[in-house]
Amino acid sequence: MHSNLETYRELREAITGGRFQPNERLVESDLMAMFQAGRSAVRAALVRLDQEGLVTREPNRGARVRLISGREAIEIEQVRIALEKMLARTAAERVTSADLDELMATVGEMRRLVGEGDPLGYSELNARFHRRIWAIADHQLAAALLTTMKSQSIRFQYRTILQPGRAERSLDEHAAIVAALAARDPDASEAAMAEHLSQVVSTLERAIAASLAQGPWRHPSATPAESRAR
Amino acid sequence: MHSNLETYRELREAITGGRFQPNERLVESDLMAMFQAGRSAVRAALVRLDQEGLVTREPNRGARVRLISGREAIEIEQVRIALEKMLARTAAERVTSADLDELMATVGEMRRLVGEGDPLGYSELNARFHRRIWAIADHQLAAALLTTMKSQSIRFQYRTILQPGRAERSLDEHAAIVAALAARDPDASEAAMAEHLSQVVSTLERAIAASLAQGPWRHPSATPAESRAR
DNA sequence: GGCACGGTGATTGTGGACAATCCTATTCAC
DNA sequence: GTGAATAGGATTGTCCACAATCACCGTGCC
Repeated sequence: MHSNLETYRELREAITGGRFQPNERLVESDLMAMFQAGRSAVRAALVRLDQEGLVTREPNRGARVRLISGREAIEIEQVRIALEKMLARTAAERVTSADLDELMATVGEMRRLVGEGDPLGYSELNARFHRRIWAIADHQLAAALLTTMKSQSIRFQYRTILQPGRAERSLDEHAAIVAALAARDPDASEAAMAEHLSQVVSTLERAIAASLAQGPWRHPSATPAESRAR
Repeated sequence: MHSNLETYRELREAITGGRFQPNERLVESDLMAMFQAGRSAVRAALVRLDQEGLVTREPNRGARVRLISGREAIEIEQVRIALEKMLARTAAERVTSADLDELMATVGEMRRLVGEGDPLGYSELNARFHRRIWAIADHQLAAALLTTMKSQSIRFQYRTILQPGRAERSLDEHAAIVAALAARDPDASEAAMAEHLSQVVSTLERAIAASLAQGPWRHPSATPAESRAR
């Protein structure tokens, strides 16, 4: 039998990992069986995830995996940019030479993966690069906010796919960030980070506009046809 | 008998309103009596407030009003600045003349209250001024984050008290923000907001340093001497 | 055929009882 | 007198049963 915290973690992992469809119903009894947990634990986990924004709960109508709208996705990205700019500035004041070595090594590895054409590995290294900067800035609140926001947008349809030719520019931008950090220049670091992230939101906006143009959102297993799913 | 959501709201209001001391224990049975609610409702409210950061819950040891450390207070203020800069930028692109009229009216009223020496009313108008800018930027996520962060820091000892002579400068800074918005200049608006908020964090840092210098934190009704408090 | 109405099953909300855990204070040995 | 071991009380964690609510579906009326 799993305990309270474990149930929360596992359910959260299941949602962020894509094991539930967006908007899918989360019936308490099903979750009890799925995670070998009591109803108290399941309910507590749902309440927490509701507050966290990963599920929505309507009174007497149960919980669903939260569906993120295009607008919300953009807002998340904008907040992310604001926080990462701040962290880049702070990191410039605190970065050590060991940090710089590690960042440069990561960028080098990214360059290698681009050459091999490994978009998945590149995405992972990109995440590691940014997390490293969070760690340098040593800002618990911002790191927590960024983590929860990332977990919200990760199961968003619009994955930031690298456009053809973007990989090289992305590499240069990362290198520019490292250079600004190496110079211990807060303004330059913030600017380099802003420059790097600005295009992310623009491609996101394009993707959303394109997707909205071809009709409202349809998710694979959305509201209808879920009574037979049981 | 109160329902689930009401209990959450009332408990939240009680905490942010200062009806509990920081670090005070929140015993479920007491809360049941206090809010005329069932244990389920109380527990759900505590879980939500835990996730929200207003209370801490240790397994088998119950919940307490969360005590915010000096570091956390500074981090909250830094994130607030990052978000408000972003919102000022966005607001500059969307502000209407009606918005500008209202902002100028608010600043005028602030000027009047400064003349009368009404720090409480000034603080309220200051909050209204910033909330108005949030509304202009129309950014739901940032507004939600700022609201929860404000509710955390509002019950913080270090209230940002206006130093003698600060009031006039603060007024000028508000006026500068309005002017930048009126010019529809995103860069100037963000800079004016940053200038306005930068001194808040510096006074906060001074207050924390001074308070840390005279020994570790003592709160009126902290950990000891609470068994007799029942 | 369409719409209002009521029954039925599924699911959530709530309260109570019991088990598990922790803190406190007393007791006992040294 | 000091320390450890222990018993007691208080509080939280969990399970279970029942009430409340809602969605679905069939029926009957127009």
